Amino acid sequence: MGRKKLEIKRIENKSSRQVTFSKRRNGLIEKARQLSVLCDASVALLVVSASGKLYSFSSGDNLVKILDRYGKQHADDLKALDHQSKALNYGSHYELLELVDSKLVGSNVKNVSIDALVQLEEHLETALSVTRAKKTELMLKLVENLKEKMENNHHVGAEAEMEMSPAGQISDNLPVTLPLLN
Amino acid sequence: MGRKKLEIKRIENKSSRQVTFSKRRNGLIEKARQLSVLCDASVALLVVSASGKLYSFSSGDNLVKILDRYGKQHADDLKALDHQSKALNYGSHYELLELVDSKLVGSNVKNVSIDALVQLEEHLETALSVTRAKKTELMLKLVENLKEKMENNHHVGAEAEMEMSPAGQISDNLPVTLPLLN
DNA sequence: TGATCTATGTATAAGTC
DNA sequence: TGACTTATACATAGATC
Repeated sequence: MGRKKLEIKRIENKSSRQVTFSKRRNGLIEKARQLSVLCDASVALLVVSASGKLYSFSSGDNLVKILDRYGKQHADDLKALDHQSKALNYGSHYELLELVDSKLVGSNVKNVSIDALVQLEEHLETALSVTRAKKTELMLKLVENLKEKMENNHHVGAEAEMEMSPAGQISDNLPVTLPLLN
Repeated sequence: MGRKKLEIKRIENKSSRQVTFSKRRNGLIEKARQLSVLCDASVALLVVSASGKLYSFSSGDNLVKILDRYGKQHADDLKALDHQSKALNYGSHYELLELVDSKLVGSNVKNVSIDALVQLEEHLETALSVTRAKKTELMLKLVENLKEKMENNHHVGAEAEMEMSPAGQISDNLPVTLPLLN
């Protein structure tokens, strides 16, 4: 797609690499946007340059929703994962740690009893839902916060409402990453 | 890029939409791959079709690493978020919930005291590190497990019938979904 | 870095099987 | 659904400012 055919391998020249990065990154984000619009799909894209700058696009609202949507279609599969994930994410009680420990140490995941974790989950369910709601609320606010900053700092073009983030030197919160943090 | 110019708006015809989705989705994933290789960047891409199938690509390892990498460049920014995230993710104690509550209810994120959350975090630090290690270990194993299932996708037996993404060329990137689970 | 400008290489809309 | 084919529309490498 240029004067010459380009092999797909790391571009050694630093400045060409940077230029290509800018061009292709923008192209990729635009393609992602088009796909989501044309085909009514949810798309989330994260790009981190070698220098550590984060750029992203996400159709609709946020990754949490995208994965929720996915989850609804794969309830059974996700259930096991989710149970374990929840238990491990939110279980800070010593009892939980001990139980998890007894279940997992030296064992293969395939043999871990999901049921045991389901029980743990129930104990944490209430606290979990509250915590989750708070977290979601916080994340959404942080995202809004970032968007404001982006708009103020970068004069985002008015033609497209892409949720992309030339997150460059923004120096406060970086909400986009929150839903992904573990 | 075809016989006719296509407007970027939802394709109404269902089968064209499906065909376009397949083509563009593959194209997008390929572009993402190229970008990561050419420019030595970390890229994570998630696509969920309208019917709920998940397709993904991620350069290197997983999003956690991608964001870690990002995080190293923005330690200060991430610190605040991380504190909050940790506190909210792992805080299941009632005391924590109450404290979080008193700090967040009705408040604007900008005014939330990070310091308060930092204190909470310290209380959970020990349990957290253990939990995290367990979780990571578990996730990695689960990923392997899912990959196997995906690879054996066509002869799924009595066990939970799962309609995973037509893993095709991206089968080794499923893990990207796990770190995102909430 | 960031636009702009071409010449070219690619992606892909339609159509066919 | 794919797998091809073909004609076009797009993306972008390289160069310049």
